[in-house]
Amino acid sequence: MQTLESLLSGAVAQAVQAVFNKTIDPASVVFQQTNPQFEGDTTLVVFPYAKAAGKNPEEAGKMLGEYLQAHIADVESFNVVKGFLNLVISNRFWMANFIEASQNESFGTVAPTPESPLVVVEYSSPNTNKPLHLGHVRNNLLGYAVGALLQAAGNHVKLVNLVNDRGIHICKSMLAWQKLGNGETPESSGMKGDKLVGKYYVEFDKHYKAEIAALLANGKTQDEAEKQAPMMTEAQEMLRQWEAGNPEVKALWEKMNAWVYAGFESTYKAMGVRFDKFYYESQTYLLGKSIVEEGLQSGVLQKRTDGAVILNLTAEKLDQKVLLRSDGTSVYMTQDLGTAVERRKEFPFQKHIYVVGNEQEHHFKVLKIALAKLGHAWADGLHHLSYGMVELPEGKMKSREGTVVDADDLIASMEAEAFALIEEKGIDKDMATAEKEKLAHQIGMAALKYFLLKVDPKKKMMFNPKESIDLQGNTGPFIQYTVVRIRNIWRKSGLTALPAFPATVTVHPKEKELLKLLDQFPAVIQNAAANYSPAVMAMYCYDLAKTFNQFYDLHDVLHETNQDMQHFRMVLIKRVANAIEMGMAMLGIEMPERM
RNA sequence: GGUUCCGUAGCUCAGUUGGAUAGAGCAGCUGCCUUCUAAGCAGCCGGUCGGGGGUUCGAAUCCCUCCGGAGCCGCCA
Repeated sequence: MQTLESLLSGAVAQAVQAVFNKTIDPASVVFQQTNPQFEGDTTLVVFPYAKAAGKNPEEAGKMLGEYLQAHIADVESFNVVKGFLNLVISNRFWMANFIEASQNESFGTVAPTPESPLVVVEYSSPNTNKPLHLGHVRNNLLGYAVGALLQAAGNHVKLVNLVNDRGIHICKSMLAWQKLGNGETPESSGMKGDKLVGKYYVEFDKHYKAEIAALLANGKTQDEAEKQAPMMTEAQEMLRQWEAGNPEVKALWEKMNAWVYAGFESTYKAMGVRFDKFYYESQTYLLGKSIVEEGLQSGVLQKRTDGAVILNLTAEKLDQKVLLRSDGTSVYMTQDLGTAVERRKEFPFQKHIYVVGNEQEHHFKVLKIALAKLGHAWADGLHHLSYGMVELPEGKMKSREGTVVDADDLIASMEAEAFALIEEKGIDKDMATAEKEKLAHQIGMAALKYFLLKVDPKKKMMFNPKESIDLQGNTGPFIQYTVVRIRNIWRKSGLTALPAFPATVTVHPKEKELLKLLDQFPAVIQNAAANYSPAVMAMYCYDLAKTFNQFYDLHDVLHETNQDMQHFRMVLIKRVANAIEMGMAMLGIEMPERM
């Protein structure tokens, strides 16, 4: 299979040499999409070459076009508009690629070999003191999709989750439950475990605030009140007890964490994400100290006069970073250093992706530099996939103000909306309720996932809870609908295998558009993976679906009387469905049989 | 104070390393179901690409500056 670029870039370099007597690097030759209002399949911008040759662009374009047409059989014709050389590529070229691709069920993906790089993707990484919300949903969907894209692009991928199961925040929930819970359990309350624990986290905050108010009324300063409030001092004491291994505290911690995990598991299942391995901070938070000690020995790190161990990053314009407190205890960074080193021993990765919000950009920048300075060359392969926050019309989600969009609620509302639409469309006549619910889940999740993944991960995005997510237009369900249309045609055709057709079959313009789009699929996978951007794949699938629907409106498949043409179309639409299915699967989105 | 990112149609977003008359969806208005599922297709409406300079044959894209918004710079996580 030959790509358009490989066909042309060398030839352009030759043409420039032959026509203008200038030497250029074939790799520097770039093509762009031809403006739809002109004829052509690809376009060369000739300004740079015209300038070098001292010709006017129009004339230079004509000379290059003539050379290419004479020397490359698949360059059928050309036209020059201003400085743009539009090349028309023969149907033979597109058809040959198409036929080759249609033989291969997994066309576009690259199967990893034993030599392929190993990439670890760490994502989700929730705290165990409250339920998952919309921000976590974006994180989870991104992490899963990026993993799938990297895999499709030919990497070995491990998906891991580092659960933050310890610390003061968990102790807050534990303390509030102990004081106010009256032994309430998920069973007794009928609440999901993570919701129950989250409820006590809120309770803690409520009581803590009340205590602060009381202390302020007694003349304490804000700072004193916050530090002296009994809820806080008791939570801190509980954390000390936890670290000291107090059996009662540990038992409570294990009990409540187990509730949370059961809750998370059901949310993960609904989202369709998975992990190859879970890590828990309770088991990793002490890592890293020895690394800091070594760094001190080797002189990379310094001990400050107050006893704290620091990494001096003033040369990088980043200040200094404390890695061990003056009392010898570790900070978050210490733990992350240790975790990274251990992780690398366990999985000798070429790349390690951290899917974490952009508020931690500074942290990961420092982490990478610190590891490199400590002599770990592999630190170069660490990458912070820094995604933007999901914002509401009134700004950031704030748990204290009750504006947090709960993940389970959101999923349920999407399913309900899809369910209502299924009934409204009346496609549910012969469907059992369970089947309808499954379909509603598929459609609702497609809408939600596509909504969150179609936006460039790096950018912050807006979600308005008052307006439900669309099911029409540039959406997941629209793309699903496209595949369902194709499956429907195939079902009715009665065919089970790809029919044969001659490569010389007539190709209409809309069909050629589809051939060209399908030809891009492998490059889209590579592009999306290289940029860690599911949005690239989402847009491609939309383009393909949109173009198919235009084709569907223009041309009939089942009623086409010319058999060669019908067979070609059957294969064409099969390939369209196949590419969309694969691409959407990389986004974690399923395609239903009917809708 | 230092630093990073963002500002494109009423709303949500695309716009490859600078390239042709800046594109989609939603919302609004028109058409198209006796023909493979209308969650579709076609059309209309909608823009001083935050403002102003500069570089360039060419700028939404690069540089400077101003305005507006967000993040980070902790012996928190």
